[in-house]
Amino acid sequence: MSCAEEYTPQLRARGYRMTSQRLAILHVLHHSGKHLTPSQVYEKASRKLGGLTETTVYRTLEFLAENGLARPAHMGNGHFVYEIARHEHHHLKCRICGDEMEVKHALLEKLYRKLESASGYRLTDSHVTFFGLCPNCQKGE
Amino acid sequence: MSCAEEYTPQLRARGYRMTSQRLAILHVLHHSGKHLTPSQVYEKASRKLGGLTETTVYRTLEFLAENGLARPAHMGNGHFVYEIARHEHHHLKCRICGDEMEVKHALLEKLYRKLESASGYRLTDSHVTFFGLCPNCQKGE
DNA sequence: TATGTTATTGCAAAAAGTTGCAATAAGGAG
DNA sequence: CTCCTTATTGCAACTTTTTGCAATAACATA
Ligand SMILES: [Mn+2]
Ligand SMILES: [Mn+2]
Ligand SMILES: [Zn+2]
Ligand SMILES: [Zn+2]
Repeated sequence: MSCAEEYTPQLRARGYRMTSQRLAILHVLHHSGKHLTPSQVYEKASRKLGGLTETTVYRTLEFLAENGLARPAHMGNGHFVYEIARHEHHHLKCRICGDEMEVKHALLEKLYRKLESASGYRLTDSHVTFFGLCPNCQKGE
Repeated sequence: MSCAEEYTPQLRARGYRMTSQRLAILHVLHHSGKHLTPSQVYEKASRKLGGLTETTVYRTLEFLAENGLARPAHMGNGHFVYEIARHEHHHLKCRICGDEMEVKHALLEKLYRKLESASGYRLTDSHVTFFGLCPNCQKGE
């Protein structure tokens, strides 16, 4: 299934329009699969779609995140990165070497239930980054 | 105990100097107790210490965070806020009304142990924000 | 297919955050 | 108290991100 076929209905269902800009950006996120910064997205997407502006990239990434097609994350430097929304997961990141690994959401299920019953909140988002020292970097401590 | 008496030794112990700028910023964080944006810190601190620059505020907040005297957090808009480092805690934030509440770190202890044994990482930081819907906003869904 | 509505974009200007470097001042040594 | 070393600051230039608004284009309707 093409990106257009996959994502257009999702936007329409929510009353939004598919545009060449949104499609180009979704395409980049979809096929990279990794966390990308807005300027990385701009870089790649504007190769396919000349005339695309950074303003639009910022706005579109935020829009896609709000509507569940992309997920934002903080990896520790104070800037957002984005990835296409697929399976729920979280991250562990090493403060020293920067190594990153994924954590299945299942590991956090219990915590989510506990937080919900302790607070009355219903937790919606998942894509948390926890910081620490990777096995390698612990040795040199 | 004054801010100077409390924080100067902590910096000295790590080989750093106490300065009027650092003291003014620590004073603001200490007495506000809340999460503050860099520009809120600048606003308040420069009232006490004319000539303070925003550059220095940014650099100092990052410095204090690296050295454990302040804690950075993301509250959902992609920008850092900072608070004085006291007890370990996390946050729950409502996506709709913006309401925020604290969560004791004790509630996350089990998860931290689980993540550590599953990954080999040693988790160091704590000050995570989880997002969801507060009890009030769940009604209007 | 042509038309109207309005969501979305690009542009220009502003705001927020970062960086390199020379001047300043904290604090250890004499 | 004075001098010396160098961590720290302020300044200016730069990069990144946000915002208001007029022009554009998606797409529903006829
Ligand atoms: Mn991820
Ligand atoms: Mn906090
Ligand atoms: Zn590491
Ligand atoms: Zn709420």
